[in-house]
Amino acid sequence: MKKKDNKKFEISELDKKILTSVLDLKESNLNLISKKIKISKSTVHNRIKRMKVNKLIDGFIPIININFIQDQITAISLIKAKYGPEYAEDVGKRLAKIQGIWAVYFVLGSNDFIVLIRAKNKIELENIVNELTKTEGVERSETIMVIKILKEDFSDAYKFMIND
Amino acid sequence: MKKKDNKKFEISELDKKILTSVLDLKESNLNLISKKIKISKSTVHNRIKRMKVNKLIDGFIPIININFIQDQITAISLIKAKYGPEYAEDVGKRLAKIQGIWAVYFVLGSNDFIVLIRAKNKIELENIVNELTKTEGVERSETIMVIKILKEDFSDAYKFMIND
DNA sequence: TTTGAAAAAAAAGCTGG
DNA sequence: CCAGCTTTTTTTTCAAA
Repeated sequence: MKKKDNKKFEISELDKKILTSVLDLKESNLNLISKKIKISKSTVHNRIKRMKVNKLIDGFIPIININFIQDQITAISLIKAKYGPEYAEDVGKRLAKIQGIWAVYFVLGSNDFIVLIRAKNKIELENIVNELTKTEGVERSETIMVIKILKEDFSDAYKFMIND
Repeated sequence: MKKKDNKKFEISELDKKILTSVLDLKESNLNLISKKIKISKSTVHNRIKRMKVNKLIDGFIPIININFIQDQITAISLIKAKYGPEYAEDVGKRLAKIQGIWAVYFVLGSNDFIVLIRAKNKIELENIVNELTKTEGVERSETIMVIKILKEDFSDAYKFMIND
C-alpha cells in the first residue's frame, strides 16, 4: 500500500458515511456496511482501500473493556513550558516520546500542554511523572489522578468530528 | 455472542500477548498474530473469540488520521461539581451523555471531572460547553482549547496498561 | 487447551456497464 | 458508482493429541 504523494487526498461524503458506519458497527464487515448505507460492496471495498492507501485509515484497534484490566492507573498532567510558544512544540514532541503518555495536547491558557497518562501501577506512574518533570523545557507540571473512568469512548472521539 | 455470567472472566497472559500483538499490528489478522507470537492460528482464533464473547473486546475501530479532518475542534474541560463527592458520580453520568464529550474522568484535586471534547466546529463546541455549564450539579467549569494535537494514540492508551 | 488440516466465508481483484 | 464473476486470503470448524 503505497501513498500517493502528488495528489492530495480529500475525504468525501461517502467516505464519511462509510467511516461512521464502521464506527457504529465496531467492525469493518463489507456486507454489513454495504447493507447499512445501501452502497454496493465493491464501492465500499474500493473506498476503504483508498482510505487505507492514503493513510486516512491507519489500521484497526480492538476496543478493550478497561474493567477487566485490574489496577490500571490513569492520570492527567497540566504542563507549563519554560520558553515561549515558539519552543513549545519541541517540548511537546519530547513529551510525546515518554512511554505511558498516550496523548499530548498543545493548549491555550495558563498551561501549554495537557497530557494523558496510562500506567500499570503506581510505581510506573511515578516513573512517568519523574521523566515528565525532568523533560527539557518543562517549567512546572501538575498531575491529577483519575479515580474513575466514567466514559472513554474512542469511537465517539472520531464520530463527533465526522458526522453532520 | 452471549456473555457468560456464572463464571467471572479473567484475562490470561496469552490473552495479553495476543492483545498486544493486535495493538502492534493494528489489525487482527490471524496469520500475522499467529506468526508473531508463535501460537497456532486456531488458538489465536479461539482466544480472540473468547475475549469477544466475554466482552473484553467490544469490537474494532479504525484509526483515523485526524489531519484529514479539516476544522475539527478539540477541547478539554475541568469541572467542579456542586455537591460532595457522593453526588459526583451522578454528575459524571450526566456529562457522559452530552454529545461531543467522548471521555469523562472523575479526578482528585480541586476539580471533580476532566472531560474531553471533540466537535466539528466552533458553533458545536459552543453548544457543548453551554450544555455542560447547564448540567445539573456543575458548579463551575473551565474549558481549554486545544491548538494542536501532538499525539493521540488510542492503541498506546491500551498498550501501557497491558504490557509488562 | 492447543493443534493442523479441511471447509466455509469473506475480501480482493477484474471487467463491463 | 455498480453488479457479477473469479481468485485469493482469512476465518471458522473439528477431530485428535
